[in-house]
Amino acid sequence: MNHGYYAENAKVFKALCDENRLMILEMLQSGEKCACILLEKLVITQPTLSHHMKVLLKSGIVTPRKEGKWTHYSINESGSRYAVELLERLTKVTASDVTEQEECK
Amino acid sequence: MNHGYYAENAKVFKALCDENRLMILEMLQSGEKCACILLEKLVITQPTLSHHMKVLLKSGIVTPRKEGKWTHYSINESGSRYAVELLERLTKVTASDVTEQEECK
DNA sequence: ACCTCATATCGAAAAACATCTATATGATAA
DNA sequence: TTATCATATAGATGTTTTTCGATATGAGGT
Repeated sequence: MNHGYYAENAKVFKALCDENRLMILEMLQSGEKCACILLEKLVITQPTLSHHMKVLLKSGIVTPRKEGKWTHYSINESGSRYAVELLERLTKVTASDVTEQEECK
Repeated sequence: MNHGYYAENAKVFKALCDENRLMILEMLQSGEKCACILLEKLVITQPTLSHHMKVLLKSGIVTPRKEGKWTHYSINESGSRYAVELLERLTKVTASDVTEQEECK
């Protein structure tokens, strides 16, 4: 539970807190998409898309597939399962310390 | 699916992409905590904690309970269920458009 | 009424992030 | 091997976020 632990977890959610990245994710739900397709549906430049894809890849939620000049992106099922399970774990209430509650007064 | 839709969803995840807020969430897992308890375990000032709690409250993941001078915070089960379901929804692959795939060449 | 303590708000500074233009890389096609 | 196209990287800029110190608010206690 060192510094890196929280930073690693935060990275997964950081990938999800930009509107354009949420739109990208939505487009990938219906299947793998080429960067060029994503680009023409979003109102951002190519370098900005490249930046967003890098963030999504690093979070583990999306995987790339190179094919010649093109890069195709798709939702990584194990990565997104990890994210869902992480969120479930983080918000699960154990409420085990009713007795060990510290006082404020 | 207007602008606000993505911004609203992003807000939920924005609450989760700060290391201090993840630590706060972890502390709340074992039950309701007073702000003063959270403050003494984190290396941030009181106004900064106040800011983080506001972000968590607005996301719906945490609820407050006022008791005299103190404010006690706890994980909101319906709010966090919403967040988990949102993430599941966003990463669910339907892969329905194998035929409607657009060409790149 | 006054003092004290817990929390919230304000305003400023610093850090992180999204975005752009320009350019580099790396692959295919001529 | 040169030109072209898709994507990546570099560097600059504006915006958003985190953080702080100072101060306001609001609830008890004296």
